[in-house]
Amino acid sequence: MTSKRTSKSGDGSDKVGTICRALRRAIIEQALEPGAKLPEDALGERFGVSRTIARHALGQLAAEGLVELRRNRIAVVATPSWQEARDAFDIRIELERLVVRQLAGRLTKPQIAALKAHVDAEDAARNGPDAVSIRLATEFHILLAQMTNSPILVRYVSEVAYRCCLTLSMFSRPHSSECAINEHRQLIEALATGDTAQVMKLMHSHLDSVANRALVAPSPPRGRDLLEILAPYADDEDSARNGRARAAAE
Amino acid sequence: MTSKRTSKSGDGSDKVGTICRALRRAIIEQALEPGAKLPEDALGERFGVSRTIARHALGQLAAEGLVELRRNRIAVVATPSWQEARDAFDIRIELERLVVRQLAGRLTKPQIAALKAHVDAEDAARNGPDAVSIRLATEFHILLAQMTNSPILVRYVSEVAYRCCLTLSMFSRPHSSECAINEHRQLIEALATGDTAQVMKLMHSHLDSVANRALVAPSPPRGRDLLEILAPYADDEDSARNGRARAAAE
DNA sequence: AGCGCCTCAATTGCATGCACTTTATTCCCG
DNA sequence: CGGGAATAAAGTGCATGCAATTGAGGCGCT
Repeated sequence: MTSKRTSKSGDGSDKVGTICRALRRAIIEQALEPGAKLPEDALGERFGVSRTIARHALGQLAAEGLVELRRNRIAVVATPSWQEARDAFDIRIELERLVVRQLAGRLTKPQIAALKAHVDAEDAARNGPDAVSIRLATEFHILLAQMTNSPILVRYVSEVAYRCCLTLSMFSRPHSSECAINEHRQLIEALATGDTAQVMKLMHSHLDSVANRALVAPSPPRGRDLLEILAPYADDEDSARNGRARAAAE
Repeated sequence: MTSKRTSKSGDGSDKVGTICRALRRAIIEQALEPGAKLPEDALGERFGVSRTIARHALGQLAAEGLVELRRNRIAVVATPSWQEARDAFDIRIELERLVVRQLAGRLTKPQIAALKAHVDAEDAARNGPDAVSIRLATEFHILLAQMTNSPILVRYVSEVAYRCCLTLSMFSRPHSSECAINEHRQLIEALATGDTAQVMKLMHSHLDSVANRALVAPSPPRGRDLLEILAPYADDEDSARNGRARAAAE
């Protein structure tokens, strides 16, 4: 039976998960900009836990690629390069095509209703802060992935979507999201209809247009640090923006 | 207490990574069977570190889906369901199609040589223990992914390949790998030629055949535990092997 | 004998403490 | 007045200790 006794504070005790969620959200809403420092004790104090827990949470986030963890140095919010952003979007396209392929024509009515409700929420937040609409747009895709009932797919889509969100906050300009909302509605429509090929094409072009709208050029519009501005010119050994398949021997 | 203390040069740093690598390898070589218990202190003692580090490593592995981490319970090697195995292979197919799409016609000669050398190693190990040839076959795909120079792609392909490897050890029978070796050679050939469509098709059918060869049926050929044998019949609430897109409301 | 309860060993959850590394500051010298 | 080494401060890396929870075996009851 559910021996749910003596739960001392009803907190649920998923402390690490709580911190991860909070941090993820803060990151994708740009409350924490790429490069922002995340000291363990500051986090611990902020969430009322010890450094051990904060550290563990940072480890998880690092595994997801949202924070960078350099030895003996303060953890920072990840600063993906332009090439990494492109790569993330490429992967995301394939993953989400798989999502809609599995979903096309198989959605129940309550699921469709949930999707429409979400898009309505996106619509309502259109005049709100930019960060919120970006987050909602991302969560639409995650919601879609969850409907596949495939935990693995949910995990990967979530991760890569968060990463794309992060890169959007680095390379994108003020952002216009109405078009995305429309595309979301079209997606739902096609999913309900059940035309697999069509819905996959829609998802592809949707993500492709988001990527192209955002990742305009390798010239960083918002440099926050000298090193980052200089990064594209560094070209230390294997250039990231050209000649992908080169360095072989490890 | 036998091993090196305060060895600052050389290893020194990446204790967690070392444990992760060792565990990963042990898991995919079936030295650790699915469901095997992984107590923190036992791990810590085995690797000469404290529970803190072992715990952190388990956290990482759990994030990769190789171990299951239940609250207040001993961590165990993950025991993916048959449906999860199929899902993993579906994702893997898309990911690796992306890999070869980026690689086709772009490989340098040393890279091709490295790939051929790896397949030769696979060939050499053909008569050795089964676990080793499975590991080598998996590592071939990871090697391929690494040549894309896309860290994200490498991570995802590695993870999903390890997961597939794990499921293979649950659902597959004695295994015959010569055909896979041949398919690897064909893959290299097509990559060198540069016919993108052809190489994508090859990769698709290669992975598909591996999956179909392995994931024969939801009837577990090798039950190692009563609970696992009974698992397919449990059917606790939402069956995993049918009606994918069902439960919607969260 | 079967079934439930109780107690105890095993194990995890988490915080704290200490050593070491990096980073910021200060102070001395050119 | 500027540059660089010494020094202080901040932060991470890791082990250990203690409380809380779980699983198992023993005991009495029916």
